[in-house]
Amino acid sequence: MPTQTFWNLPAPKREGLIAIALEEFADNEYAGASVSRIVARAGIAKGSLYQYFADKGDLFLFMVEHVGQQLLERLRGLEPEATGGDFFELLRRQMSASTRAALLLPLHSRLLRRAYVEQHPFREELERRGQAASGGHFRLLIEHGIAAGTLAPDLDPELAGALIGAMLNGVGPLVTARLGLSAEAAALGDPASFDRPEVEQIFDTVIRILKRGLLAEREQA
Amino acid sequence: MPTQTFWNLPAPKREGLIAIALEEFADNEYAGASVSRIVARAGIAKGSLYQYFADKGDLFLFMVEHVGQQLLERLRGLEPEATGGDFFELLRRQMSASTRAALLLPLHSRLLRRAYVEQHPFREELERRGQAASGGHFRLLIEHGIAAGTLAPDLDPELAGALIGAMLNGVGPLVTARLGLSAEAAALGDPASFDRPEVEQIFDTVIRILKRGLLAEREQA
Amino acid sequence: MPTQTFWNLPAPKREGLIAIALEEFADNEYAGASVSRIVARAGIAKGSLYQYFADKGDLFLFMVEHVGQQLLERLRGLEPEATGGDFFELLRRQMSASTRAALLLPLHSRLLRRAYVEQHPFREELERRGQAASGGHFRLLIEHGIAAGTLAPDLDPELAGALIGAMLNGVGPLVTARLGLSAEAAALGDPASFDRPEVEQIFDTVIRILKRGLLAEREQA
Amino acid sequence: MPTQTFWNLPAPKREGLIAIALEEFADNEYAGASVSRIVARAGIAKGSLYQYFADKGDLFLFMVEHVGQQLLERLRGLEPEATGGDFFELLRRQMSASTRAALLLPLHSRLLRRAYVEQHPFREELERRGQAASGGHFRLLIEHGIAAGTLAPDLDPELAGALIGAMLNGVGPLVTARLGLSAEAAALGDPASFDRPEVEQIFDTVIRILKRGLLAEREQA
DNA sequence: CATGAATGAGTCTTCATTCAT
DNA sequence: CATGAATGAAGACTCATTCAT
Repeated sequence: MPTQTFWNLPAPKREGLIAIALEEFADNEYAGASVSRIVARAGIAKGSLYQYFADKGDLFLFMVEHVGQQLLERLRGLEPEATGGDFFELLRRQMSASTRAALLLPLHSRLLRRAYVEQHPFREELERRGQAASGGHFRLLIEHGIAAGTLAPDLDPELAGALIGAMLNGVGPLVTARLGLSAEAAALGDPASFDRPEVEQIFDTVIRILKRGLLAEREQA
Repeated sequence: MPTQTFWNLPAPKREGLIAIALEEFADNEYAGASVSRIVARAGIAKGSLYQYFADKGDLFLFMVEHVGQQLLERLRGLEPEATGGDFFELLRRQMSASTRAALLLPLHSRLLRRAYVEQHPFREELERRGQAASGGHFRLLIEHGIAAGTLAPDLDPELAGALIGAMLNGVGPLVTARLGLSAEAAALGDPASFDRPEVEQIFDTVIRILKRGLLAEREQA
Repeated sequence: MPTQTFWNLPAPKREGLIAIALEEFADNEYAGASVSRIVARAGIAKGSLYQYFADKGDLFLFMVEHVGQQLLERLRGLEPEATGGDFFELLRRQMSASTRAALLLPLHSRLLRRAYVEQHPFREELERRGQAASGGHFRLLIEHGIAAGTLAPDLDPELAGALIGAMLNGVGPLVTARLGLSAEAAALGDPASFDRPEVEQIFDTVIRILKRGLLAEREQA
Repeated sequence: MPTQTFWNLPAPKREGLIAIALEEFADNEYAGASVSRIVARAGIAKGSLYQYFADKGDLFLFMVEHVGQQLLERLRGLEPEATGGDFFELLRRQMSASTRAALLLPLHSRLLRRAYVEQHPFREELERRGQAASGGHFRLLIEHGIAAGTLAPDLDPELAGALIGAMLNGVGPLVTARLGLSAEAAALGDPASFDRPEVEQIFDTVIRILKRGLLAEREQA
């Protein structure tokens, strides 16, 4: 947790530091990320950083949470509170949103991927903080779907949730590959490149597979 | 590539070193893994390691390939050349095998996961070496299935392959979680713990979902 | 270039470090000089040195320039702005000065010799910095002498300048040898030992040779 | 001194090793030269080198002497025993020969320069071995010249010898610079490039200066 | 509260040399 | 006598962290 001192910082300074740290932790493994490089690039004193954060790990954990929230906000901004629609429409929106995020905010995505799907010294700490892996989120949706009779009653909600989560995680790289995006282009984050038929087709396919796989018999028609 | 010197080493010494390095690279990110720690634990001189491998990266890349092969061999040993069966039976066997491997050879699995699904300084190098990501493997199977009329003709093979790969990757953690395996217990790798009904149910569920999702209409019955 | 941090150091500490580094680089080739030895002798942390200088090469280049300036200042102090006199008187003063310097500041001389007349990894870098080899200096003097009709008109100024430079470089060792100075005695730098008739004779001889060799016909008388 | 074992080596192997070592010691300071690199490039076992030479220093000292002799032989081959001529003609031949050597055998020249005019850990050892600095050689010639009444009687033979030696050392670089030789071209050692009028002019100038400077009065005409 | 100098253990890597085979 | 593996001290350099100012 950052100290109060950190929050008292003038916004530009604070945000500058955050931006630099984001880049460092997105580009490097935790062990490979360098506090020295961060302060050097951010143009702040090394001692200052240690007045904002207890240590490197504290900074990392803050960055993960902060960047997670920032990305969620950005997503909400993009797809304004689209309510309604059935389970699969919701899923499709989420898939679209997270994929879009990977293009718009590549650094955020990389850092979050590092934090929540890869192995690092703070894995357990993060899980303890309950930042439920995405699987947990889908489980709830699935339980509702089953109760409503929409989804197959023999589904294992936790398992199905995890699988959906894994699939969604897998879609991102494929989309960028299909769009022929180089790492650099993606880093620039040209959102326009996103609205292409290929991308829609990918989403359609994924949804179709999931629909067939998860829908209750009587809904298949 | 290790030097000839390395291969000339007496097997126990060589394998000891490999075991130590495996542990180091499985437990730590590439940047966090320490050559000094490896040689200290292996009880060899630091200079010796550098007569076996050009540098830390060389050692890492060797470990990835070596451990990958070792795991494949071990899998083949477990499930001796089970031929026959349709696409989904094959899938189920693979799922079973890789999940079993994650329990039997947890260090191997962790290292391979780091190498092939996580981000690290040698990602590109590894991909260049063509160690086709699992997605490529499944794509071929799917193309065959479509040609045979078994799988839905509107499937996008590459995409579906990637999704299956992602799902299989996601199953492992869930199984270990379900079995209530602590990291330590898993490390001990008690294979007996594996043959339990819960595990079968997990595989059944995954297969059922995929079957529904991928099968051609006329085969659904 | 040293960092500001270095210049902010309390003078005694800074100068102590410089003295130690001077000794190291005067006594050892560049490759043989040891950063570890320097910090150990200077009693500072290794990390500190790297807050003053970017790397070993940076330290070396700084030392060369610093020591060069220091030596020039010292020479000016010794022979206060002796103006007037013809070309050969000037030459004699320079010869006297540089020879004296080799006795008074033997470490400086050794380091500068290493830097500017010997081969080492930074030779080109130093030349690029334009620290004109002594030859260039003499060339100007010679051109003036020819224009004034004092020196032989058929002289090749660049060549003659280089030769004079080479000669002057060669005189130093001879003087110390003649004075029977051991390396240790020279290191102690007893200036008194310098004012002896032998030394004057050496200078006289060199000047006589050069005079005959370079003077225009009509001036020979 | 190399061991007998070394001399028993088949000539090609021995000479190959010598050529590699020459390159290493010509290109690097003594401390910077690497035994490992030498044996690697020469394709011999590390232990073998230590059966030929006691240690790195022994190898270096042998190389210096060997390369010195080789160069002398090569020079004699080039300018076959030109006898006769006065002091200055002899001087001119030597200047021509050593300059030519610097072009024909640049590695030899660089190594010898390192050994005999630069500072390194074996300076004293080399001098003790009496490899008379070139100055000593010229001193004898000068003494003869004075006795014969050709050279000025007030010359200090040792000093004048040293000065001539220094001058000759200084000419080499100037010639290569004048010929516009890049390091690479010089390394290739195109001897043809040597026979150009510019080079002759340089030698003429040097000799003229020395003649004027050293000749006895009555010989000046 | 910002600063940034100081720290020394740590990093990876190369060194010259020895010695058992 | 050739070999080349073993050695561990030493190389240059970076690290995260502390603390006096």
